[in-house]
Amino acid sequence: MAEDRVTQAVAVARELLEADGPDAVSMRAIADRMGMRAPSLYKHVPDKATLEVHLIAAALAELGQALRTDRGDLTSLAGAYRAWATAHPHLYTLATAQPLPRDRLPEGLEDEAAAPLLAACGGDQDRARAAWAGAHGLVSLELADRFPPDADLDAAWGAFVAAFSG
Amino acid sequence: MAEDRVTQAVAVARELLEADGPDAVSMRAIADRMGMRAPSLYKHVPDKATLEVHLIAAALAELGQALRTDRGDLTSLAGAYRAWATAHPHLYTLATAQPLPRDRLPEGLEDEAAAPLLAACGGDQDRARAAWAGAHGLVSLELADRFPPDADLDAAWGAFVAAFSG
DNA sequence: GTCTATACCCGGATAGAC
DNA sequence: GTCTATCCGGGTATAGAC
Repeated sequence: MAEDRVTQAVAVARELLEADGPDAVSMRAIADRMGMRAPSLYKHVPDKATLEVHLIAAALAELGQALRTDRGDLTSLAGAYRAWATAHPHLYTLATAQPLPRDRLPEGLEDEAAAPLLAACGGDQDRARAAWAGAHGLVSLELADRFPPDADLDAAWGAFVAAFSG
Repeated sequence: MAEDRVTQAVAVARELLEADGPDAVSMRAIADRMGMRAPSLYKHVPDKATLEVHLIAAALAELGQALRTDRGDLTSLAGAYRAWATAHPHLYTLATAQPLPRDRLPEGLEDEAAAPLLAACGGDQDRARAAWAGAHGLVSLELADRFPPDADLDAAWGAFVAAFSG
């Protein structure tokens, strides 16, 4: 089908992103790995933004799936969130450090990713957003290597979960 | 003194950063605003990284100052944190989205910025880091315009403070 | 559907004249 | 201490031949 090459381009873009970060994801590099020159890639993919939308959608879907797989309590949700994010740091950052392209994302994807945490918060949206922000803050500071060198991240996560459990 | 031009370059870099974001901060643009060409700027400043270190130091100092000015309880600290960050979004992001250049920062600066929150957490480092992460998560998601359009951020901050107060 | 060539940007930083 | 000229690199994307 016509989308085969798009799928392949997204897969290659993801490999580059996960391996070497956002600066490594260029249309030239993607094309190279597909065995063609950059201009040829434009016969299959309209632009780079389209590839990023696909990557963001994949990130949301996989993170949501990871959260739906576990027990559903805040402790295990926090663990699943941190585990997925640290396993896919650049993908996580891509999906959280900029506005979502909501009009180009599959309908309901954002809500599905948020559902497990919302459920764990008894349907309280504000509390769920605060808890999400807490997990996101911990993850993003960890990914950015921004905590002091001596910080005990496991203990910080424990304190976070304790605050939202009490 | 010899540092005058460095100070001026830092000030100009900050103006550019705060006005138009990180992509607007180039050695060419800084030099232009100082009435010279980029190569001349290198007679006063060794490289761009040096300017960024100064900006990060300024951000930490000012944010710390903002936190030291208020009542010291978690509610007012959260308000001060959010207020400073949203007033200086690009500076805040510069100072939090990458590892700190600790070896080039004034001694004690990081600890001074963290002190008010640590005090509000009764000296519990892990709890203080979790609380910091919560505030950072809320701020960074707000600055990135990453919350759903209908999200009530004030309420989310309220839920965050409530979780860490209870 | 691929290619080469190119257009158009941008960046940090250096050499060497004055 | 300023300049011009330049080096190096990068990027997205298009035109037009084949």
